[in-house]
Amino acid sequence: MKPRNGHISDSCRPISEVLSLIGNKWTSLIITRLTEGPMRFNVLKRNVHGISQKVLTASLRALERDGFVERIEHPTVPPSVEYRLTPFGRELGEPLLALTRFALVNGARMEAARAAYDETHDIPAPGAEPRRKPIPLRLN
Amino acid sequence: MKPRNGHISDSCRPISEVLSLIGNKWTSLIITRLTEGPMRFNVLKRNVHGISQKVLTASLRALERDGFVERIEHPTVPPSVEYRLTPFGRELGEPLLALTRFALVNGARMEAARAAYDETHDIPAPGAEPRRKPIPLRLN
DNA sequence: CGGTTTCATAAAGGTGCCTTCTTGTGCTGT
DNA sequence: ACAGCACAAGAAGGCACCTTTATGAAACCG
Repeated sequence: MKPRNGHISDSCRPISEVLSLIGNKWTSLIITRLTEGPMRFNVLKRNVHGISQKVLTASLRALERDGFVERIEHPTVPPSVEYRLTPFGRELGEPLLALTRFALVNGARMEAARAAYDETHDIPAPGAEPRRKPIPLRLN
Repeated sequence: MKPRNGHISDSCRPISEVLSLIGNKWTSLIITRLTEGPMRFNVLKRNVHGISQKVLTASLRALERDGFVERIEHPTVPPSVEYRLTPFGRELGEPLLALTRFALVNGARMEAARAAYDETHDIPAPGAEPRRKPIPLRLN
């Protein structure tokens, strides 16, 4: 679950790390679920619809490694593993919530913008919008 | 630049769209730069270190399509194209900033957590941590 | 004995993002 | 005539991520 940050400069490496983390298809969904309280593996799996077992395991491991999630393995049998947000994880949940709220509120606006764009830039026309006649003006 | 959201339920589709958007390797870096003011294509390219021309073009198009960025083509020669955040884009920049601030403040904490994790879960040892002896207890 | 439960891991395959390299446009300055 | 500039778009290839399917451990139950 390493972010693809090959060329990112050192100063903003943590930024792009967090950004790819929450940009992952599933990570923020997991965090959001765990915001509601601790959960066992299979409960989480049922609540995060469509996630594969392998990816859920890997995502949780990554979150645990970064200190956002705590893994509590009850030595029963069959095994029972509980996952919960750490205080650090709850801190991350806060700006994440701000973003999801934005998405929820503005989803329609985004869709409208897309529709408008697709209409003006007639969608898959190969002869795309010939350039307006340039006026000869050297800039700079 | 379509997000990979195959199995996401309708209710949270805009959420995962926004999330993949800002989780893209470059998108939020671009937005952050544009927060500082309008910029021409090549200036942007120089400021977002390491981005390839192709991806910068594609990212800007996606942002324009979603209504976050405005593209202003001055009909000079050689062409001069200016990109700027729309008001909608500036709105998005706000929760994004909250997240980057979090990353900046807590980057060290994350790194420390990782180091601690790697030390306890001896890193790439194949014989990984044998399970504690389970106590026979049927749960529920 | 054989099937079930809970969690973890592995192999195989697909898909999309990203990178480098290359080509194109239309007027510029030399 | 020719190279250069500012921007765009294409092909080829790599790699990360994700999905499905299958396997394993270890004790339980019928």
